Amino acid sequence: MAEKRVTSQDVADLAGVSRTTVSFVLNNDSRFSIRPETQEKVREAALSLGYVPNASARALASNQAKAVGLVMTRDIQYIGSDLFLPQIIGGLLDSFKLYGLSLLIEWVEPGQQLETYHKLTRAKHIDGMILTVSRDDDSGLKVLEDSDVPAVLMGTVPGCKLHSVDIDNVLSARKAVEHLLSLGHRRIACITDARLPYSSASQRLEGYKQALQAAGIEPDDCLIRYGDFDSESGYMAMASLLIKKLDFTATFAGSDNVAFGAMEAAREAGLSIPRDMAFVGHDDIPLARFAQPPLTTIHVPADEIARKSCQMLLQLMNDEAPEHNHILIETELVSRSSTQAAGRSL
Amino acid sequence: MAEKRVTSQDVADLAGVSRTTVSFVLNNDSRFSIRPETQEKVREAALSLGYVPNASARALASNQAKAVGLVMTRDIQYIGSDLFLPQIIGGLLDSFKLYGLSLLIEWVEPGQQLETYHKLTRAKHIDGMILTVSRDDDSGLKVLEDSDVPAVLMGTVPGCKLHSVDIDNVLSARKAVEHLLSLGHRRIACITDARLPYSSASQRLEGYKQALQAAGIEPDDCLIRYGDFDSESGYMAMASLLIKKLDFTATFAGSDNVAFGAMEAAREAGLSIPRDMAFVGHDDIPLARFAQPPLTTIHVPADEIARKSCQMLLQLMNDEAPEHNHILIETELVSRSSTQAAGRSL
DNA sequence: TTTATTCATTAACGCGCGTTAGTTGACGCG
DNA sequence: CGCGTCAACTAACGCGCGTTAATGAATAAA
Repeated sequence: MAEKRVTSQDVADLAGVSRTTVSFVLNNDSRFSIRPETQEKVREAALSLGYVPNASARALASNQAKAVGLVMTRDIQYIGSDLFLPQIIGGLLDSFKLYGLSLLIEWVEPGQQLETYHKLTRAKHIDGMILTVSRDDDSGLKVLEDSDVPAVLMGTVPGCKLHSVDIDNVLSARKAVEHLLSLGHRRIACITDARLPYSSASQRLEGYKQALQAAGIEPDDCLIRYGDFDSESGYMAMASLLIKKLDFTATFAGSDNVAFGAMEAAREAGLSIPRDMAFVGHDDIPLARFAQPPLTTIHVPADEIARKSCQMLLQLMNDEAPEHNHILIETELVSRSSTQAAGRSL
Repeated sequence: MAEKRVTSQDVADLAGVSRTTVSFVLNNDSRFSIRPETQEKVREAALSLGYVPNASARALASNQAKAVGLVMTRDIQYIGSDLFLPQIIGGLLDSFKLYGLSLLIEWVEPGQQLETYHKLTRAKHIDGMILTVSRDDDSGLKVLEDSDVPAVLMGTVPGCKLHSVDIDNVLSARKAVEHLLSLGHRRIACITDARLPYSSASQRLEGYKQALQAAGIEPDDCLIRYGDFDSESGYMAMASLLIKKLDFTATFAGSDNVAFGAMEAAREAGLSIPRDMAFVGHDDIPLARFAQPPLTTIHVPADEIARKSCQMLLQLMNDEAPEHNHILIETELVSRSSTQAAGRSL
């Protein structure tokens, strides 16, 4: 029950040395050479007392919090449907463990960007941050560019100078749509993975249009719908497409989440997938393989994104210059039955 | 670019008062009366300097970190498939915002429980913790019971005295299986949502057995498989059941995640759902409604669990005694088409 | 023997803040 | 005028640690 707090002074007393020596030993400070037997004494004392350094005191004295913030900007009601979040967190935790870093989850209230970013950079409880910012209109990124807190953007914001890791959304979407084109589809609908201020949505939409134009097809605005972060939005969008009798044979959904909803709407309308309507998603969430039919989609390696972001951030935190300012991760089409009865790869 | 750090002394100087006064004003300390015009001066100075208190210094001086840890114990490769995590995080962030609390994600390496818990309670960088511990054999919980750091267990560990919030897993599973029984199924298989050391798995399995026994059916071990946290395990388990020609007509999957995999295996075997094989899942993840056919499942209100856990933790952190030591949240069967062609509720 | 050099260790300061125990001046009361 | 009372504010300490400059002891060089 609540034993007295143990400080480094206690360890020093027990080991019969000064507090300074304790600090040098426990931090493995190689600039000072401590005799091995002294080190042993100190370590033993620390262990027997169950000494754990006070994180706040250490942060204050060393001016390093040993913590990184994962900054979320998505509206809070959509955080729950962010199927990438666990993968990102898992990847970050895995990487941080090696460096003894803690992971803070920070949430930026919409409309409070300036203030929140300012606080994050000044409160000094994080040494660096990974941003899942994704809105083109995020007004606060400038604050971060001007601050000296290392930051890596997990995504893309046009004109933003921060270091970043992302996939090439335009290219990914093109791949998805080109797959449909290669199967002979000409009238292809698109449901975005979010509303437009979110850059992934506008970029994937752009890729969709580029693929069509490259095939000599003029994009038809009637075949475009704007989804959101959840499956419901995909369901609604598909329903609204179907009711118009637009005579299309395939749909590109900007996210698997949206695709799940859209496919359900199609099935309820009595359509057979992929015979009457082919579907391509995006992201390759773990459940995509278990959709009915299994969903053709673009594989996004979330773990790699997390790892690279982390690596980049660590470099910045060590004042090393990363090789590249912006890293693009390769994505890959995974062909399953939602586009062709036989689920073989291209 | 990296303006000089602003401290409360700077604010004091600009406002022409002492640092103490600044502290009183900015912390709204009502024990001391500061003249309104002085308060105004201080606030103005703080604002114009963009002053943000240093979190570490504040934590050190006040002995409060203003942070809560969400402690994960799941193997790291399964964190990515934890579909509840985003909902939990969203719920916590929502609650914490009001109190100015930060959220730390802590990961406990398997086999390191004692050491990690000890560190967590002693490093003082969190004032309280929410544990997603779920293994019956977690050896470190005792450390937490003996510590004076408030902790709430999100789940159930038999014999653990910590405060907790959970669903009644046994009852939930009973509800699921009783639903199948009420539809006339007698031979019902069970695939657990995890391996047995995880308490939710053993408890749901127990509920499955109880439901059968209450209906006068002796559980048949041949019809039981042990799944894991991902859909693949459900797929494998179902495949292994089907290959044995066990002559069963329904399956209770311990999680929707597992159910998705199991349903895919059934479909690949040429079975029609629900005609040849009915399925009930558990959890009601957002995608359950969009499975094919839409999945009958037990709705688990993740947001409510998060909210209640948070509320309980805040009470403990304020030295208030929560009304109950263990809270059980109600779950509810959501009847969809995977158990009956017409998806009406019972 | 004296002087430089290294090794092992420590005293003491400061990080930025919360907080306690004061100090100061104004006011009322007998 | 003397004495408390109270509002308004401040000086100074300590939280636990990292770190610099200094100290003493031991060894090598002169």
